[in-house]
Amino acid sequence: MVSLKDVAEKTGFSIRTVNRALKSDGYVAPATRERVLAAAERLGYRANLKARALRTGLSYEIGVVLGTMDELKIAKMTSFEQTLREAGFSVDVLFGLPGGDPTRGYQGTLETLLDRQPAAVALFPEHGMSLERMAMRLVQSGIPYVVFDPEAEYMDPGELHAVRIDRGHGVRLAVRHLFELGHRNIAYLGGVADRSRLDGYEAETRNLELEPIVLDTDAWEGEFESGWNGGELFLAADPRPDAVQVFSDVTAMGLLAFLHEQGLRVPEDVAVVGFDDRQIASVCWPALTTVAMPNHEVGVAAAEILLAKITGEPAPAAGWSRTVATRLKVRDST
Amino acid sequence: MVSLKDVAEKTGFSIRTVNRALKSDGYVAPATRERVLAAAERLGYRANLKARALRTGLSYEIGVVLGTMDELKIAKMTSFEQTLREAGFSVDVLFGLPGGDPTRGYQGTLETLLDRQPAAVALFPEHGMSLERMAMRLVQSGIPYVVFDPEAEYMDPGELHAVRIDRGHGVRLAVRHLFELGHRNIAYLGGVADRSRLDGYEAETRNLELEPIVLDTDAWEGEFESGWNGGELFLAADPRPDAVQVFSDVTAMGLLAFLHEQGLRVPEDVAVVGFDDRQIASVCWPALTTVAMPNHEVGVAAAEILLAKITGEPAPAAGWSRTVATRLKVRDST
DNA sequence: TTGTAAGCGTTATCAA
DNA sequence: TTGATAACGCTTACAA
Repeated sequence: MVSLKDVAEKTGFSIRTVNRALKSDGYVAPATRERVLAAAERLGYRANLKARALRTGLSYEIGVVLGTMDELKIAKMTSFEQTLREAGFSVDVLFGLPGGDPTRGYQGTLETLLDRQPAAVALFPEHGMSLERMAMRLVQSGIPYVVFDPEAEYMDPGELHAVRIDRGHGVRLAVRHLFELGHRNIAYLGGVADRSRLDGYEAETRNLELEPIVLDTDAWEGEFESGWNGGELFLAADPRPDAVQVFSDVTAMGLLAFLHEQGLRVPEDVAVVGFDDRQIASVCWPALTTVAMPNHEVGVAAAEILLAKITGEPAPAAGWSRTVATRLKVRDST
Repeated sequence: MVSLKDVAEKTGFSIRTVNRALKSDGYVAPATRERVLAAAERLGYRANLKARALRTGLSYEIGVVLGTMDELKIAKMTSFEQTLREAGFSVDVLFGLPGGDPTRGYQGTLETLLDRQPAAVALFPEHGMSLERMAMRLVQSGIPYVVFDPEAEYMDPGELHAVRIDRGHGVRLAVRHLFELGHRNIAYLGGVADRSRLDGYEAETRNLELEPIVLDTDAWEGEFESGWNGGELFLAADPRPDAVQVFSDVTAMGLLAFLHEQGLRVPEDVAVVGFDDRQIASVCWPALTTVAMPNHEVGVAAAEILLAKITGEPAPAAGWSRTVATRLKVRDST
């Protein structure tokens, strides 16, 4: 690797002058500048980022801790990464389990990440991850952090700096959409332990003075199975729903498969709305109307929070968290 | 951050001794060792990786250049990352377009990555990416590299170090599977410009002495549209196929949607095989029989190639490339 | 307008 | 068995 020293020797100037010319800080004679730039270009000089970081104590790396990647996280990560890159930062992703130091779990992954002295850290909640503990560790280390879309139990905006997603909002839009299509027996199919979507469903049915029909799938583990098995609950419900808001797109796939097997038509016999707007939603049959998370916005918001923290801006009046709305994507299943 | 110096002051030993004790290189008195370790633990000492890299010139970072993440790349990345992490390396992912330096495209992304002095680089081919040029740049910089699953045009194993995927192999398995189920009019639905799957299809139909039926979808852009529109080709084909190997799972979704609309049953009226084994394949209706890439194996192979190159092992007799087979996953659509 | 010298935290050389 | 000391490549006071 060619260093400042090499360029200095080539041009006859001192390291300091070369450095000044390259970073254009301080006074440099135009002619000098010219020669230095030309030499650097010719030699292929590139600043050693590690040396710079060592000296300045400033890192331009943002760490991300997550368990497994999936389509939904990618969508958020993409705009997150892009926003940060445009601000001169690079993003390092560290996967947690099952690698790393399994005995220490995600906390160990975080320690590994901290060894790299990141400028900030973003966390994707994962089953078995103790967000408070990780956040505490980061605060204690003086490293800015943000959490992507934490579970409802962390909804108190005060305790955890996060970008939250208002799932209920999109579900309300969906219920209203179904109502406007003429449906009056609108069911919710999903677990009742997770209130995030259910709250929206209940609020909007109340608002529209409809009788809520909750088809509880908490008995089943997998999302697809919940949809498939939930089909039986649907058949047994009285009155039989003419529309269903489903917990997720994958669960909706299970329900669709069940309905197809039963010879029921979608949306003629029953309208179905999913949640997540995964790729499957647009390529399944019929193409699924679904509630979409504003993934791009989420990523940008998370990046902005970190950038503001890094530059030492004071916390906004509303705190370091932000909540974004969901929206409805109408396709052929309603 | 607490440094070697801090631990040295705390224990009264010199920096060098502390360093020796911590890295257990050279002779250190057991008692000394004990005390140093205890102090380091108590103070929360963590080695500064940037300083170490600066001094040794050795980096433990592996860079990855890609355009956009998707489900299939994730699957490969996961085992890639895990294998490398277990060997003590961390993986940095840099997304190319549309961020970075747009005027320079992926080449610019690579330069940005090189600024971080990675120990090795992995490339995910992308439309508009010049693999030869990037590989040349890396070779010139003396940085080991590997390419994930390059296009067929780079199939000469000599010119590009890569993990290649034998798509034709899985297609042959699929055709044979369909044959064994009694199908005799087995079609291939997809573009003819891409030979990777088609070669396998033609080889196996020849082998089984079947008449090949190629439904060319090169006229359409999107994968889903190709499947949907390809349905017309299917209807018009004479003889009408009783089984179809489709280019991809998404294209198969398009075909399935078309068949459903036509009231044709799968697999009773026509059997359908996809390619890729995406999530959709297991949750669509009917669950799709498909050809799966050995993503885990691909990731591990790529990691192993890089690790071997980094440790200076001589190139294997077969060269630095490796080719892995595909396999068939039978579900309900056949 | 340019140069000298110190220092970031680590590793490596050499001597004690 | 341990300790000075230099060096990696960069930035930054401070001089000249």
